[in-house]
Amino acid sequence: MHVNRQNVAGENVTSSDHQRCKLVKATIKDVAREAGVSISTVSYAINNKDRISSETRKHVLHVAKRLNYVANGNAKLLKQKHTRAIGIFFNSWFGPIYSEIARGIEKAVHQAGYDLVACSLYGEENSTAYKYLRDRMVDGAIILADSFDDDFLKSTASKDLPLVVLDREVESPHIFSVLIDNFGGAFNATKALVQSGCKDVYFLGGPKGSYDSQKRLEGYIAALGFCGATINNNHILECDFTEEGAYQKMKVLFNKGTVPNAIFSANDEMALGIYRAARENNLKIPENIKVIGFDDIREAEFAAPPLTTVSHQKYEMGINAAEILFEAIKSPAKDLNKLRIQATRLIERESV
Amino acid sequence: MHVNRQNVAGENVTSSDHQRCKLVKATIKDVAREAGVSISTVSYAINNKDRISSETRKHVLHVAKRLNYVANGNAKLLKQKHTRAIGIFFNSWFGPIYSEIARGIEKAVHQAGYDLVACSLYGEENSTAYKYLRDRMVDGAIILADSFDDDFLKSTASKDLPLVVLDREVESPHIFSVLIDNFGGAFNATKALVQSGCKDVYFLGGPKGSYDSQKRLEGYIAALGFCGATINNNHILECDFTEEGAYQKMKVLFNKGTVPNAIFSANDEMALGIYRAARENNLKIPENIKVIGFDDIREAEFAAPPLTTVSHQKYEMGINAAEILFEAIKSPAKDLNKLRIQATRLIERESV
DNA sequence: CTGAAAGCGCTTACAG
DNA sequence: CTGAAAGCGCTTACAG
Repeated sequence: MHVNRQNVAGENVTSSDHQRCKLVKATIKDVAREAGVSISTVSYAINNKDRISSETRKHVLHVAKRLNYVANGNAKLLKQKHTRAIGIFFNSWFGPIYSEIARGIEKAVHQAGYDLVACSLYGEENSTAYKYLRDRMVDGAIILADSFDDDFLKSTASKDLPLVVLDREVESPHIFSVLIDNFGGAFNATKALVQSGCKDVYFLGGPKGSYDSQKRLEGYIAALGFCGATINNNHILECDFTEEGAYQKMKVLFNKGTVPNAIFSANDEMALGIYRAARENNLKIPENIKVIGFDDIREAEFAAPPLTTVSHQKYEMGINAAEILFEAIKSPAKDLNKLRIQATRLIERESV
Repeated sequence: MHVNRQNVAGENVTSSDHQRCKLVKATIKDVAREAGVSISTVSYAINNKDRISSETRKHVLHVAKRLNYVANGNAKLLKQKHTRAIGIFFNSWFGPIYSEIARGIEKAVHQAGYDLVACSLYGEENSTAYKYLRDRMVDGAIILADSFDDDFLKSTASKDLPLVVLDREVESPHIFSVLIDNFGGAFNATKALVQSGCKDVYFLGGPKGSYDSQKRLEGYIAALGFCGATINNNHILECDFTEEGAYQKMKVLFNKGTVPNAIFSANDEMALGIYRAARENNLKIPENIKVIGFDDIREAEFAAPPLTTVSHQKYEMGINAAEILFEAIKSPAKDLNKLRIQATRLIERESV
């Protein structure tokens, strides 16, 4: 493709500036030529350096505006090394929890004058998220995806690219964690169930590898112990954090004739699956089964009956994650707190 | 910050390769020096050009791997002009509808070998989305945000940067639309309400400027006309597409003693607000009020009673949007269809 | 098959 | 206060 650079300079052209600029982008050179100054001067003017007279600046800015000039980001980055962008990487396009966290992150990132770009892990090794991390397209990243393995994270994190993970702890000098108080939340939920008069509280967990699920299980066990209830391994069910999975699991259980008095579900999604299975078997909540979830997603409030659940501050979690990231970016040498915990709160609704 | 480039070359250094590479990124120069070839050769090897012997390639690739070399994306882009990235720009961090659309887009974008980066409009003129569009950081974009005004879109769209909008039509050679069949969906919903025996069907709309809401209103009016029902302007309520807004609106209505027999709500969110207001006033759905929503969000299914609603194929909409974008990218000259419509389907549940 | 060199669009010491 | 020039890390005609 051959481009006639003359056009940009504004010579021998009859169409309007606006039209010309759609043909080909004006560069710093074009502005310099048109304004009759050097490219350094244009650069100084654009970037508001105080080395040039305000008259020159005004003139240059005026010409730049007329030519509809905007700096080429890539060229800038090539020199400046940092991108002033933060990545947020995830594997599901924002379930109910993530979007709240993202809002918090966005707020803090924008306030710091950085850009926030979100990429998913779809495609795994070939995903945009992987690429952005490998190619250092961001100055830091917040990760909500367990499909990044710890080793990859460890090998890419550096003082120029600190990382914050939101779903586990990873031992590395430039990786930080902000986590939910899974243990405490699960403890309180289970305790509430026992104290409501149920002795055989079930636990419906997430997939085996899940850090969150593991911690919630520990809280459950601790609460049973605390209350003097016996721990029965048959009451501990492994599932997959999805509504459908929980539905299937419960259906099987009900069909065997087993109806738990109470279930602590390791997330709300699965609690919804319990609801569905119960409805189909004409089991009433909370009369026949009491259930408590975890996360306090929107559906929890609108479910019938409204779901009692463990709530955590997702927005604040996002803010927190971004803040710790910027501290790490700004003072890489400083020995920062590697781990922050978000408190939880039991929201009592009508399912227990 | 002073960086010792010697380290990268691997001279006079005792620590492992792995460690070195964390200190400073290897460049094409480092690989060339280490491999004893020119940088052109390295470039050819990395990019799999068939101008060099396979032996040389193998050797270079081996060295590159050892130095943990990855090409600098910015430098690459500076030469190549195109980014092989598609932007997806929105103003809310993915409500229930958006995430499905995003999944579709992602699938198609990844399949085309492009990257997908998501940015929000938070911060308006200073937002990342604006910047990415202005600075041509993407080869094309899909837009779900009405906060971009048409003029801005028209002035940035070009044959090198086609745009797809998902929530309106805009008259411009390089802007495409994929839209929901709002009219048809609303028509069917309203008709169902009338045919269930209600003569005074209310319409709860979105904000005045909303394209979607306007079209749904037109479908509502057409259906009433079609069924021979009279159109009463008092039955047309303006709201804001949020649960809370609808809740407030209905509360006021109920307090005045007005209880519509049937309401067609221009989205499901607002239908949920109607549910809440009804619950508080001991009004039963569908016995006292029949309601139909639009969108078929997840909550619709789990609401009590499950909400009848107009469903549209969000995932397919995403696929569609991406496909039309790539057609425009690949053959900018071709006179493509500017507009595609997604069909809708009435999902009958228990709220009517 | 390989390499020297120009150039992408910027920034930033350095010199005047 | 301003400009000429080097350089960021690549790609790609061009020459050999």
